[in-house]
Amino acid sequence: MSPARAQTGAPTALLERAMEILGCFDPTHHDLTLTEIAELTKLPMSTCHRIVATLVDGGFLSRGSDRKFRVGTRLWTIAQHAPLSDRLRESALPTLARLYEETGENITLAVLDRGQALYVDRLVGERSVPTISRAGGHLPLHTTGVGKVLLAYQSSAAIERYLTTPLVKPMPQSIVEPDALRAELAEVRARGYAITRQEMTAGSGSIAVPIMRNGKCVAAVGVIVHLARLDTNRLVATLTQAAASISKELDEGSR
Amino acid sequence: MSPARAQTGAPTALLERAMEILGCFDPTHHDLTLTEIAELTKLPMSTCHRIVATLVDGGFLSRGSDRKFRVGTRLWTIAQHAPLSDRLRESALPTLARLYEETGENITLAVLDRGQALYVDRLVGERSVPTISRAGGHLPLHTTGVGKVLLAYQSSAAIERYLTTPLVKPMPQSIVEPDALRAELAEVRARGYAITRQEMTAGSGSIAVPIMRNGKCVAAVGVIVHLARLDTNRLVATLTQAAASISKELDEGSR
DNA sequence: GATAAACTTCCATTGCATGAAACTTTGAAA
DNA sequence: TTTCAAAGTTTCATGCAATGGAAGTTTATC
Repeated sequence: MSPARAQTGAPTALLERAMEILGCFDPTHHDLTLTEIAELTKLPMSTCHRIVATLVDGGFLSRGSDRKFRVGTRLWTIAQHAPLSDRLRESALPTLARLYEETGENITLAVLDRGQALYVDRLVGERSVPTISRAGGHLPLHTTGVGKVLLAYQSSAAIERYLTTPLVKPMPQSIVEPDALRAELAEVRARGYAITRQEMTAGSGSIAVPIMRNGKCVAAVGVIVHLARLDTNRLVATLTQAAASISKELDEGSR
Repeated sequence: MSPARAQTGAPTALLERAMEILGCFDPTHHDLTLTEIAELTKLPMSTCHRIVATLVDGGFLSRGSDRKFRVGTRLWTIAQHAPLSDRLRESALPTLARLYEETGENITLAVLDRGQALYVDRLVGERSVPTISRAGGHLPLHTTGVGKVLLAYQSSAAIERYLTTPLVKPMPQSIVEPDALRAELAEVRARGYAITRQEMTAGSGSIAVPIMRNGKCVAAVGVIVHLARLDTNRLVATLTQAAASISKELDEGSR
């Protein structure tokens, strides 16, 4: 009998452990030592070592000259075939590039993933305001422009379900009251775009519009700007045009 | 004793099998049925089913309403923390966007990976010529602009090692003779840029320049154009400036 | 050069993965 | 609607691959 296993109570399978190890790599952990991985996963060093070695062999992880582990190119390559990259990102990128050039602002592309806004892509330059969104990162639906759009176009049942969950309030301006949020979402649907003002970051606001496909909202494009530059009419027009262009690319790509 | 296992002779470990399953998703296989996965990996259906189910549970794969499997968002999210996405892609994207807007041509960003050019990013529009490079895809070093650059800036030992491997010749114009290639690479180093003319695709050529960091070539940016539009001087100037800009972003990002 | 921390290897033990077979669901044709 | 084949799912006895404590080895630090 294995005492350690009996203690943890979780006879976690190898594969689940491997996925847990890979999951250790997040926005705050781009590189990890073996010890760090063992601590994060609470796995015995030897077990951790063996699994990590196999992942390195398979190219899912790589080890730098600093002896730290990083996500490997093999894993990255496979991920590029996810529908997210393969279809959406690829189709949207030229349009996002144009948007970025036209506005010089922070451009984001997001989809709904597990009750959060998943940022599929982000274009930032020197001119644009600093933001916390990053490609591959998740942010709440109710405090971001793209999130509001993604939520607004869900079924009312899904919206109500979201409203029953505890909603974080990162800023005083963040809207977390269910009634207020319901009204906000109705307005988003009516206007066809969402606005946020300092609901996530002080001094910044955002505008976002839906990317529709077969009558469903499959993604959202947004722009994050300094409050003083929040020229709603102009940005909405530019974004709407971009969203239409991306929809068209998506249709063409699937033919 | 397990007869089937004895026959294959390879008591492949679970984790290796799981990685093999994930590896089934490639440019030609964006979605797969369970049966297809079982065929590709030559695994028994039941075994395959169990592993795939675990991967779906972990979000590494997802199953659509068409019952086909695709790469999951979890895997994609983790991959975004690879140094490739995290540092290089993120730093380069605004510059690539500008390049794309300026030229309207096919822009590629690649790194050296396992003896091939790994395309980290690609920007294509309606105006640009069709290419076979795609983000996440691999192409040979000696038949592509970015590949020649990546190879040219390797150590001479590494170059010689590459020259001893059998070199594919996808086009009549492709350079595969070691001596000719050595000369070509020397020229690339001397000029600071690489050119290809119909070495990969008929009617297209490419120009590429290195992205240097601490005296080492860490990546290459290239542009693929119709042969008639191959205006070397102008493109080299634009690319060189872009490469310098990306180098600068890389340095700033690591501070 | 000594010491600690990080990492790697070893190996007896056993519990998890295994895969053939039986069963269920799906989708298309009659 | 019924029928059928193909695709997918579950089961379970078996034994091998995974386990993790402990003992070695390397690397970094003072």
